[in-house]
Amino acid sequence: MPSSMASASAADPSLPALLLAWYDRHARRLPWRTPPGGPAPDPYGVWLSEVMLQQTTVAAVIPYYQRFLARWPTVRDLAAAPLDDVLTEWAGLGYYARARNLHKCAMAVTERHGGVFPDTEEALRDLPGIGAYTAAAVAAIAFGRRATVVDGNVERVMARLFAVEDPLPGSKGELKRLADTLTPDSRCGDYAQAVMDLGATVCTPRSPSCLACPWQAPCAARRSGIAEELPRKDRKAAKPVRRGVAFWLTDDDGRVLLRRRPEDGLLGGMIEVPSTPWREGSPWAPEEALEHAPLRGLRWTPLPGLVRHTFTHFHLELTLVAATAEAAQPPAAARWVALPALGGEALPTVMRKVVRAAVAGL
DNA sequence: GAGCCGTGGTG
DNA sequence: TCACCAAGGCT
Repeated sequence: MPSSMASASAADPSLPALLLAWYDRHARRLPWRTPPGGPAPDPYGVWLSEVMLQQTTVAAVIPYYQRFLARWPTVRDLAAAPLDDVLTEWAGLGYYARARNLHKCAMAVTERHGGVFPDTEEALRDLPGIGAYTAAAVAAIAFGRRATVVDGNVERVMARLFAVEDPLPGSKGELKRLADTLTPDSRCGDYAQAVMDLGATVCTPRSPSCLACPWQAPCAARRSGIAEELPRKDRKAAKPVRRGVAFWLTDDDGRVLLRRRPEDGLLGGMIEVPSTPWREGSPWAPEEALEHAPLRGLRWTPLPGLVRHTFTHFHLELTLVAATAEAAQPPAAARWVALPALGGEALPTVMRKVVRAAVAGL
């Protein structure tokens, strides 16, 4: 077979060069990046952005990244902050265990490493919230280490370039090995970002722009006409619906009752409007729901509307009931909060929807 | 290994 | 409307 027709070979040294040349022309300018070929960016900013970018889009991350960096310019500043402040600043970004681990990691870097991020994959991997992907990304981007970065983009690009037809997640190991064979020894940070940029902007999940791809010639899936079908994936289970009743309780001064969720699990450590448990199956009968009310002996009235929200593995439907308590002490683990102060609370998006629905319904 | 863990955009 | 998807990590 003529070399010009050869499909991707793991040993082909021209593949990284082709990609880097493309990246030199097409790299997106992002707040946590330095230009291609330039000095490496600050490890703190790289780490912060990579944690925020876990399963999260660039567009969603940018404003959060800017606010975090302005409020806590160094890892020491972040380590010294109260966890509550970090959770409040993170509210709306999702996957709140990331925020708790971010704070833990900042404290570990400050206390165990003197405020300086370790510069090897292995040492980074030992820090909270840093897994295989993030350790490789920080090592390559911030420290120029040769490290094979494998995220969803890289898996898709490798599956197509080498026409791997075995479905994910079973093919993860194979895709990682293929990615590793391509990883160059120089310009490690640029290369890592280049593969991910390629996946994000050219080798997209649907309607990939193969004509704009620096790897179009060697791409085995494109040649077979199956690029858009790869990577294959096993079907995911359908999401069940869970239902609950939220209690909008205000006092004489119009303040609303809020409480903190348990530290672990769904929305761990975040602030919420009290509610019944969220259960799958039958809707809550009124008298049944009131057994879970935060205060007894109140006259609850239904509010119009239904709050819908989708989590990773279930849909949620919340109805609202409202009551007023006269000069009541807040129940244990709960407190009264004035409505104008809600912006400063660690309210996840689903709870901001509850607030909006309650205010609109009263 | 597989389930859990948010949110917003997209087709 | 709805399933899929995004620079994953933890248990």
